[in-house]
Amino acid sequence: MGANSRLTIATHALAWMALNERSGAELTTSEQIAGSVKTNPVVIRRLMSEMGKAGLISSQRGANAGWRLAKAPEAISLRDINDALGAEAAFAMHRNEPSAICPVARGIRPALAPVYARVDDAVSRELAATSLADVLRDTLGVDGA
Amino acid sequence: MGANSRLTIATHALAWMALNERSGAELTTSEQIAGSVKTNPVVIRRLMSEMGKAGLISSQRGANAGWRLAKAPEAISLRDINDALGAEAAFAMHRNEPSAICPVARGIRPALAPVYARVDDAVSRELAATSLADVLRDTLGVDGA
DNA sequence: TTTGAAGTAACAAAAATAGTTACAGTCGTT
DNA sequence: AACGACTGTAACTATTTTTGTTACTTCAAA
Repeated sequence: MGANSRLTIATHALAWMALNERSGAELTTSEQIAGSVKTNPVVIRRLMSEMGKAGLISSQRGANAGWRLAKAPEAISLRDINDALGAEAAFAMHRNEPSAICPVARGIRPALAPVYARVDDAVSRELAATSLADVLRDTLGVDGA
Repeated sequence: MGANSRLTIATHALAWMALNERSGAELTTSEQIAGSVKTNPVVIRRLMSEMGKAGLISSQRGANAGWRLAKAPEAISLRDINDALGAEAAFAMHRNEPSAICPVARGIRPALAPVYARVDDAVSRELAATSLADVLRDTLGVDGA
C-alpha cells in the first residue's frame, strides 16, 4: 500500500483545532482546516466524521456550526486517532488464496498471523506514547516559539 | 495504501525454498514457488531479484537454473526480508505541501517525523524477532506434523 | 547449439486514496 | 417563516500503488 497519510492529515486537523480553541475559539470549520492542510473541505469532513464517531470530537450543526474537541489534547493520543480512522494492519496476507495442496501454502497464514498481530500491537503502543498536546507543542516549538 | 502483502509472498517463497532444500533439492525455480503461491512466476522473480540484491538468496543461471538460500533459515529474519523489499514507512506525510503560512502546517511534519521513525523502529524490532526457521516450523506445525 | 530458467521491460488490471461536485439536513439569526 | 452557513454524505473522477501478464534478452550447462 502506499503508505497512508490519513493519520497525518487527521492529526494536523486536530492540532489546528486545539490551537484554535486555545486562542479562544469555540468552534472550528472544515474550511478553516482545509486551508491549513491545503486540501478539499470534504476530505477533512470525512476524517472528522470518523473521529466524531470515535468520540474524539463533537460537531454542532445548523447556523454557527463546526467542531470542538471532546477531550483535552493531553487525553487524545495518536493511537486514538489512528484507531478512529479504522487503520488497517501494516502487513496483509495473500490477496488471493494460495494453493490448497501445498503444506507451506496452507500453513503460512496461521504462522504469520501472530507475528503481524505483534507488529500491530507495537505500532499501537508507539502511537499511544504521543498525545495531541505533545504534537502541538513540538509543532509550535519548531520555530523556537 | 492498501496493506501490503509483499512481505507475506516473499516469506512464503523463502519458506518454500527452505523446505525444498531440506528435502534435498539444490535449486528452486520461480515456477515451483508460483505454483504454491498461485501467482505469476514474474511476480515471484521480481521479489526474488530484490532479495538477491540484499544477499538473502543467490541465483544460478543457464541450464539447471534456480535459486538457493544464501544463509541458513535461522539466520534470516522477517526484518531482513522486509528490508530487502525496500518497505516504505507505515505512515506517510501529506501527499501535497500544506500551507506555508500556517504555523501548524509548517511545524507538523518535523513534529511527526520522530514519532513515525519510532513506529518504524518498533516494526523492525518486532519483525527481527521471528526467523524464517520459526515461520517454517509454525507453518508445518499447523497440521500437527 | 539447444534448452530451461533468470532477468527485465512494458503494459494492463485492480484496489486504495485523494480530490471534486452536488445536494440534503440542521438550526441560530433576521 | 425564510435565509445563510456549515455539517453530513453520496457519487464520481483522478492519481497512485500493487499485482498480473506478455514478451523478449541473457546465461550457462548438457
